[in-house]
Amino acid sequence: MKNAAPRKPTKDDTRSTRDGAQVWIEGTLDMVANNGIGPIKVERLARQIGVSKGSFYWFFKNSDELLLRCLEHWQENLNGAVITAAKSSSGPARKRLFDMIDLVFDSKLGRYDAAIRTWAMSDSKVHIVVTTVDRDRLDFLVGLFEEHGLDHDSAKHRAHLFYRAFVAESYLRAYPDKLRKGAYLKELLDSLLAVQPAKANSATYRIK
Amino acid sequence: MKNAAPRKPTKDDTRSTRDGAQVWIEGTLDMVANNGIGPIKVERLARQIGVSKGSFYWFFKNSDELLLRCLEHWQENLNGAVITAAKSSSGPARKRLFDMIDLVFDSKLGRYDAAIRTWAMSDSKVHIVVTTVDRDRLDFLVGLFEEHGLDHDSAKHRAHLFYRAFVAESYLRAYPDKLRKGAYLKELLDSLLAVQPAKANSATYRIK
DNA sequence: AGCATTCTATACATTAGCGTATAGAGTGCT
DNA sequence: AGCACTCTATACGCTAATGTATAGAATGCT
Repeated sequence: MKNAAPRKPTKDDTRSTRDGAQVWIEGTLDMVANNGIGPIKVERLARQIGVSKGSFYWFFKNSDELLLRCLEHWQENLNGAVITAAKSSSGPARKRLFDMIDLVFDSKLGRYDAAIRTWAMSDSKVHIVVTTVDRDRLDFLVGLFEEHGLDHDSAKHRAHLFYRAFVAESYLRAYPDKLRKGAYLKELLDSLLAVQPAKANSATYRIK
Repeated sequence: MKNAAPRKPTKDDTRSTRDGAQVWIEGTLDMVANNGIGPIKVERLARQIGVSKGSFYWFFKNSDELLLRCLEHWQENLNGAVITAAKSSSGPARKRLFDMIDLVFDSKLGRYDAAIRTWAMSDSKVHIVVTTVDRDRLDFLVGLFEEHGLDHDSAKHRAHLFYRAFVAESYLRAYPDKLRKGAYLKELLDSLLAVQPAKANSATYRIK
């Protein structure tokens, strides 16, 4: 009775596969990346996307539902895509980490991150999802650091430190020479990967 | 003709010196710390503060002006206070850094930071101020790291790394064992201060 | 006391935004 | 063709919020 069969694409349909809800979700994330969660209003979005409000209330109960769908999309498709790509890539751990940084900075993922973290500060449902995503990413990073040759504890501490630097990247633009996106993170990464804890003063980077 | 003489306190005046505008600014920052910039609405605030809307439009042209005044207050009084306190404190650099962390976590400064950084993402005026504040803080941190005995380059890179970890602190709660506020930062700080670059493998922490 | 100044409270007009109702266009099916 | 289903556009009522106007309380000055 509801959502039985999606519309078949017709001649004027250039972006065929994306159904209506997806257009709203991507349009919203687009706006979110530029303006944050705050000014997300149904009518405003409708104007921006170029479709009417009636469409919105067909797909979503209200704007809360839209935002939750955006959150899912961010978690499953955008964030998931990066980890999937990194997992399926080959080569040494260092190269895969570098590729991952490129991927994140080429996509809009970082900008979404910032907006969603902001949103998480006032909504515990979102907070839980963000925490999960952070954990997934950290686990993955720790794995790569270990694969590079670090023992578990070192890998964990360094991944943690690296991830914090990454998170701060979205918010800090104090040094604009970082226009070359991710350059600082790459340098940091090399520094974190370079130091082998088996050496003499192994306390180095033992942050815990 | 305008703002000539402030009202003298009377018997029912418990919080004497703060004038009306200041009440609004502090009330707003209070709300900002809990709910972010988004839901700041004049009438909502009036209810919260317990004063009427008419008062608001006496002191401020509109809510934009209120927010800008809050930004100034944050920059000059709150942020400035921490730096001033740290500058005027005595003892070795390490102790002063630790005291500073305590101060930041005891005050609401960190929470304001997060809200204002969010705001900065959609307003270039705010962005400029935040950038300035970041620069001031970094300069100050670099100074303390140098005072601790690090050469300028090392101090700069470590301060930068530390500051990123600090900024991320507001957004990352992936590991909830950090309830003891600032604990991670203190450990990190010790690790960053401990390693002397004059030693053999001086490449350590040479992030640049 | 009388007047000016500072600030507060309230009433009002206006607009933005939410959610609903409904008409109807486009498509698939038989 | 006729019907069902999916989706869009528009009109409507309602609430919340903005900003203005204005009356008036509290205080300072002379």
